[in-house]
Amino acid sequence: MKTDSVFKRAFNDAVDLVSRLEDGEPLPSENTLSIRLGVSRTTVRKVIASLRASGVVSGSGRERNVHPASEAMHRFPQDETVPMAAQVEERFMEWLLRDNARPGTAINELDLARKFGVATTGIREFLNRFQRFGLIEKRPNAGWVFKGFTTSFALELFEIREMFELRSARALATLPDSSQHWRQLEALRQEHLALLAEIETRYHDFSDLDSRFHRLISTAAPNRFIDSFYDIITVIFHYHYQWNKHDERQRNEVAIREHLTYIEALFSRNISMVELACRAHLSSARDTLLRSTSGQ
Amino acid sequence: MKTDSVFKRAFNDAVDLVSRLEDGEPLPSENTLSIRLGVSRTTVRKVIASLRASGVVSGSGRERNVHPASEAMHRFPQDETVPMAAQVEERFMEWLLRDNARPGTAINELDLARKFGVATTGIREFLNRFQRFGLIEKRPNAGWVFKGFTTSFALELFEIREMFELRSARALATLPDSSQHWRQLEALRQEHLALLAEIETRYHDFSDLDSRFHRLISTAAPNRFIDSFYDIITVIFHYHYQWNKHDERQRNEVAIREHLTYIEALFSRNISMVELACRAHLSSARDTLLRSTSGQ
DNA sequence: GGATGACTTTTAATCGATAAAAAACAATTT
DNA sequence: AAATTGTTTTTTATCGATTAAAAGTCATCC
Repeated sequence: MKTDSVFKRAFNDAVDLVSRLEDGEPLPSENTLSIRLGVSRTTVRKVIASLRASGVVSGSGRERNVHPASEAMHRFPQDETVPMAAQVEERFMEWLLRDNARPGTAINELDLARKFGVATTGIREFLNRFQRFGLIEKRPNAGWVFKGFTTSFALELFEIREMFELRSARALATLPDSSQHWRQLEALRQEHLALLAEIETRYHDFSDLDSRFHRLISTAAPNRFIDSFYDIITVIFHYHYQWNKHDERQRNEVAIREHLTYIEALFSRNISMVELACRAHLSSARDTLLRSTSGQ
Repeated sequence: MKTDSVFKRAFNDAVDLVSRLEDGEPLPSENTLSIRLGVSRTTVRKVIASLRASGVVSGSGRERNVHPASEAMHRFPQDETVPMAAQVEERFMEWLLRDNARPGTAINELDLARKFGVATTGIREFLNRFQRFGLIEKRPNAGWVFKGFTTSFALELFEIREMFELRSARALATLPDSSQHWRQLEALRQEHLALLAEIETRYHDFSDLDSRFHRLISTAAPNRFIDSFYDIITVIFHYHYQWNKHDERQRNEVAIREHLTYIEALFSRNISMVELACRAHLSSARDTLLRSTSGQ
């Protein structure tokens, strides 16, 4: 059966929301909550019912009030709020990167299902979606093979990445001054400077900034296939960062400086400078990734 | 339960194979058949058992003989030899392109399952795989939306296609004379010429030749992400050809001539000529596709 | 006339079961 | 001993059922 992770996440969000209100304030309407929590009214009503059962909300119908001080404001544990499919991804990446990284390893649906405590259909669905990342391959009627987080994987990934990014960066550089992008880019530059100033303590925050920066560039000329490729990059980097902590602070500092040069180049509207800065940054990012790949 | 389409296809192939043998000849070994039919020995044994039940094979163990003349050499109907997953793709594309092409149309798993006579899991699996084609989008907990076979879809597709193809064509043009590719390219040129000579009657054969030609170019510098993008192109074109028969003969003739120019350019090793010919061909292919898209 | 309550209907996420196909193992035969 | 056949075990493809969530209906209330 379906898990109730949607309800639990909505419940936790509702608790957060209520705790920002004063005791006795009226509860927002069901429709309002539905929009704010991003779930249907059906689920909102379930949340309200639970909230009332634990005393956080009193009254009923049009007369509902909030009591945030209540000690009963428990939350559901984090991992009950994430749907099975998302958990599978996490566990699979962990399994792939930590335990079992050999290229050629057979991936067994039944085995994974048992390991992760889910039905085989959940695993199949995940593998089918994950296929596009280029790390696994299907043999009809005979399971999946892990192709390995190899050097050639990283090289192929970065060849495409460079093509796409150069094309987007050029498009950005030719955008009119009136475009919103310039303001957003300036804001990102400030974030980079702020992060650089506190690099010693905040260096983990770079991963997110990095992703937002490159995604901004790609929005200069939207293309669904490029966006979808960025999903791959994002996921690969996300897990790569989690996995390879070596030299993290220093690597990130270097990357921030490269980004700043890249941003300067974009503001200059000088295409060859943009290309230079873009290539320089990507090739250093590639080298970082290459250092943690295995053979071939 | 699993359908036995693998068995049925293998059986039909085995019948074909046997019919090329003389009456009384020994049946090839199980291992040989397993390789030739592309299935496991388990399935081969099942095929042999069936063949024997209908009198096409006599004897047992190491003493098995073949009787191709037998009238009992019936075959399973074509559509029982294709696995459910493949049938779903076919039916879905037909549904998409013929009946129901409006952008924004909601795609309903249950509804499709009923329409196609399969379980919902089969539909889900297909939609998850099909997602990467950029024609549908998932709304978590609320089904899928068809984004439409729109002008912007075709433009975005061709933007990527041009990037990839130019890059591969350049790589091909700089391959050493000793490379196998030149021989394969020459063979393809001959096929083009042969097809052109009989264009009036054989124009449908172009689709396959087209696909093989572009795939050959992409093998000049293999990259899994590009290969995977070619799968998208191939499928889109496959169904587009089936759907839009307008002017087919003439369109294909034009395309063949463009290919021939493109091949000349490649043999000349002159990069700017290659780029010119490549761009010209792709832009004419794009225009063809654009003519059958809907708004936006 | 939008918000609510109390339902009902429809749809998606997830599970577990079953038959087909593959793979592994064992017993022959040449 | 290598190739071939016979037998058993494991794994994939597919189904149908169940619950959560979304969507819809409609009467009622302020």
